[in-house]
Amino acid sequence: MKAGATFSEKVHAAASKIPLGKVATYGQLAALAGNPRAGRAVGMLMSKNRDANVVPCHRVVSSAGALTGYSMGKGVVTKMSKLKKEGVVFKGEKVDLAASLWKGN
DNA sequence: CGTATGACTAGCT
DNA sequence: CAGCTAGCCATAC
Repeated sequence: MKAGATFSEKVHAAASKIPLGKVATYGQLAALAGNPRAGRAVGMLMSKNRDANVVPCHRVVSSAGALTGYSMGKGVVTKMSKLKKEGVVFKGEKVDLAASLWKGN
């Protein structure tokens, strides 16, 4: 990890680390970035879409596995579609964290 | 530099 | 079980 890397840099690195067919929560990424309480900041970075084509931000969901936000396509619809396509297990409108939560790190 | 905002989370009612 | 409030954080304006 690069010292002096800004929060967004760390978040991008962690998000890029998420394997296919798996998802991570905002809080988890925030924790990997060094701040377990910065879940809001993580989501904000994604909303700004600075990494839309650099990081698989669609693999990031809320702590409950619910698909939140997504500033591209049809929003959560497109997000869910991509995740399903990648092999993520869905439970209704939410992700089955018990089966698809990334335990990386 | 100070204020406002948002794709969060946990706790309480 | 569902809805609302309060707390925390980094970025944008």
